[in-house]
Amino acid sequence: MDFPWLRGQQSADPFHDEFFGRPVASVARDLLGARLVSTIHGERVVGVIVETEAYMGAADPASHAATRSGRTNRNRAMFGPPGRAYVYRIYGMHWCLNVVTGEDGDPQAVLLRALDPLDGEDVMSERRGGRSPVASGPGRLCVALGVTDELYGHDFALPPLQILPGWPLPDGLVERSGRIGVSAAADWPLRFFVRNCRGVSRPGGSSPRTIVPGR
DNA sequence: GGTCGGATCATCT
DNA sequence: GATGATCCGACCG
Repeated sequence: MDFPWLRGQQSADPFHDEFFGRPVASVARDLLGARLVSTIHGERVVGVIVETEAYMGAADPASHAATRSGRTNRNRAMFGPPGRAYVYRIYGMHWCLNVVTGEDGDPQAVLLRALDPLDGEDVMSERRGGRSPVASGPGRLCVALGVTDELYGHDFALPPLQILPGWPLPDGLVERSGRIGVSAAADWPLRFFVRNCRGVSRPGGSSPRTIVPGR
């Protein structure tokens, strides 16, 4: 098997190299409000990214690429060029989708945690067993989009899974907090989410109501 | 509405 | 052999 994205090639879209080649926290923040378009298995599904987490690379103890473990077969995509997918399985049953960022070789990635559905709600709902199409949580997001490890290393500039960054949301709509579910570096404020928005995880909070502003 | 425990396995030590 | 960037259904109030 050949992995051209491991050889430091440019992505199909130079803008993506520029956008995703930036430091991970900036990318995680600016991905809020961006559209994620999946045409996996011929079903078109679109959502607005409303929650992300940044994982900072070797110096981040919560990262899969922390110095302690370094480069492994699982995390090899993180060490490749930016704008590619890092997909992994967690708890033996859920897929999680990340976008690699930063310079080629620097293992940074943004975990995509939640989407507010924009199109294809019927498909998303069906894939989730008739439940709400709202993709709140990284595992649900992958189910709703049809993402599995088939997409490992995929270039987000290309179908069947594309990220269409827009103008960054105004600061007033963006909140930060510690990352969810991590034990190491739990207080690092690297989770970014849209204020008061449907789909966003609320540890200890009330149920979500509003939809994402500023579409 | 909120909390709790079980499911389930690739990956790394 | 232990661990985990989670989800869901059951149960409680």
